[in-house]
Amino acid sequence: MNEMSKEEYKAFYAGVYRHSLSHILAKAVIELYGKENVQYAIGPQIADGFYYDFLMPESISAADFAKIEDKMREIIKRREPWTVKEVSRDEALKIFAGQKFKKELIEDMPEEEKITIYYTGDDFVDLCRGPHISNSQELMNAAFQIKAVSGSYWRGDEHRDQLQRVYVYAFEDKQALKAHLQLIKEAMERDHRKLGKEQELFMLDETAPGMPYFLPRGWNMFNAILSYWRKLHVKHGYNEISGPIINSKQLWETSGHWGHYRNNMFLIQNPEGDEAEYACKPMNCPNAIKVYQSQARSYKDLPLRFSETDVIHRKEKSGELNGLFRVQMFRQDDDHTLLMEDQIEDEIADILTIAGEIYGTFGLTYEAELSTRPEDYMGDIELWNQAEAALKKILDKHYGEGNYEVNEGDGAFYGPKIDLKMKDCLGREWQMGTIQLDFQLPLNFDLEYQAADGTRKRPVMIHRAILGSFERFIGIIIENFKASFPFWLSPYQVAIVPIRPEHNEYAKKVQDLLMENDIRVEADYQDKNMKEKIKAYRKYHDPYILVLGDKEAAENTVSVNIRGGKQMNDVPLDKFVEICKELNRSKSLELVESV
RNA sequence: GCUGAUGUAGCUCAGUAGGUAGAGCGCAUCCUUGGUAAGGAUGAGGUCGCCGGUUCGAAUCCGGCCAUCAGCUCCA
Repeated sequence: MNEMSKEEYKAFYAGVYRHSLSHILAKAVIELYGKENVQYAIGPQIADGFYYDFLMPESISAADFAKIEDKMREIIKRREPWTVKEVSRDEALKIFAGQKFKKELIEDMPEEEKITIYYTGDDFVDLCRGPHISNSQELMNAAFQIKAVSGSYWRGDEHRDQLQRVYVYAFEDKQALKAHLQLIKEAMERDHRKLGKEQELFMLDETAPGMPYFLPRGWNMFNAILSYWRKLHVKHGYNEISGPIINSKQLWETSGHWGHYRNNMFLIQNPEGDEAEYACKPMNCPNAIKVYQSQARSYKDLPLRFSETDVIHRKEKSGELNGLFRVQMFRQDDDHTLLMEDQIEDEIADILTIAGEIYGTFGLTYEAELSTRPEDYMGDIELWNQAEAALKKILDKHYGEGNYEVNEGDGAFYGPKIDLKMKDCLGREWQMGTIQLDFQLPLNFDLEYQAADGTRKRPVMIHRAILGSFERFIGIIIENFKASFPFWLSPYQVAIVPIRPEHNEYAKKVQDLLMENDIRVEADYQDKNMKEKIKAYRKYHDPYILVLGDKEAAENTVSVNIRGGKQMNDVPLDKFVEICKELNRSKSLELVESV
């Protein structure tokens, strides 16, 4: 333990425990369901425990969890010794005869690799690199709980066997497991689908799967984000456009979508014809290109930035939809910039500056990842090398060498890309922003500009989105803020509760003044108990609830209930308006809680 | 698309031998005329996801479809 810090020590043992417990799980499943019925695949550790994949005729359901957990405990209590053995390929194949997944794993191992197998007791053996515990009794204190069982594909390939994957939470002791379950509970309470319904932000209907409706409160928030985004992009020289939602087949054939992306497109058929003539756009790029082509372009015009937030549609496989996180109709905070090769570096640096500012405004931290040339790349390899070198240089400069991940071979077929991943307050990662270089579409559409030397040259295109899509981004911030949004983002920023109907006149005056100052305000003028009105607005997490009665009307003040429980009383009305205006300007993450 | 599960009032859910549905919250009306986290009374809401089958009779059993959820695969 001297060599390792306490954290490292814990992480190491959590790993050993999880790994060892996965063997116990496999042994338990085999004992319960019969060795002849179970093909066991792999059982790696994951962030909060481990899983093991099995192929068996019987399906495991939630009702079986207790039975399996009990069997695992029973096995641990046997205090069986664990032994490791190094075997030859032939011996290994013999030992795992009848286990097709193990056989495949052994056959795929490189010649020179040593094959080690672990025995748990003398009746269960698994192929494994280790390290492991030396006796099951070391697991007596480990805490585990089966989380779920679900389908998975052998080696992630949907054309191969579908296995049953048993997920298990596993930690070094009971406290750690309990803390983790608490975190899961917290994440569930933050679920944007639950909060979106409760807070009346958006809805989904089965007549339009994956195509969210924004409700008045959610649309207010959407528009707040959009105007912030617009203003920032205008400052950085962007030109917003809007194009058709539907284009004819001809456009998609030129862009290559008809050939490569048609399965993800909503096609529209003429009543008379039997073939689709039109399709809803799944991406904005071809329309941006049409706008580029609407004029002869000069090198003096470049870079030309066409930003766009039009609705796009992408058909997804039925099981993939998920609230606002995965939808079939959405709006990207999109842009297509056409530029010369020697402008790429400066342009991307500017995009990273914008990204930093936007994420910072939402209190999100982020990391960049570079994805490089895939095997099935298109275009000139020299251009690829040049582009990748340019992106590396920019990332080195912006974040420091090594402060970003590189995913070799993960780029799009038309160019390398930088992905921006954010972390929310629970430490969960989300991929949102993406910056992609594209050499292919300018070629497909034969784009040109007139260069300084009089020749015609082809521009490069950058596709980029910072929020990713408004829909997914809103889903994330609902969870991140647990629907208690910063003032500038709140669906309604101020709510007004007149105490009695005779206070409605003053309340209306306050409401009008706030609206004139672009503050989103709602008021309840009904003749009912003020407590009920306050309660209703609290449910919506409105940042400030104004309670107005005789005193306030006489003194031209407001009494403020601040979200979270505090109060500010007798605030002069003009002072309160200033506070709100300043919060809208600064986009502060915190509310002002005292005068 | 695949594996497993779910679909009952606006919301959260109950309905366990198949005999045409219940609760809480919300909503409406009335009372309370209010100073800060659920005042009181009364009442209205349901083709039990859709279609078909079995049955004298289906929310309940069977089949198909649709949607949703946990994952796999894919992605902004």
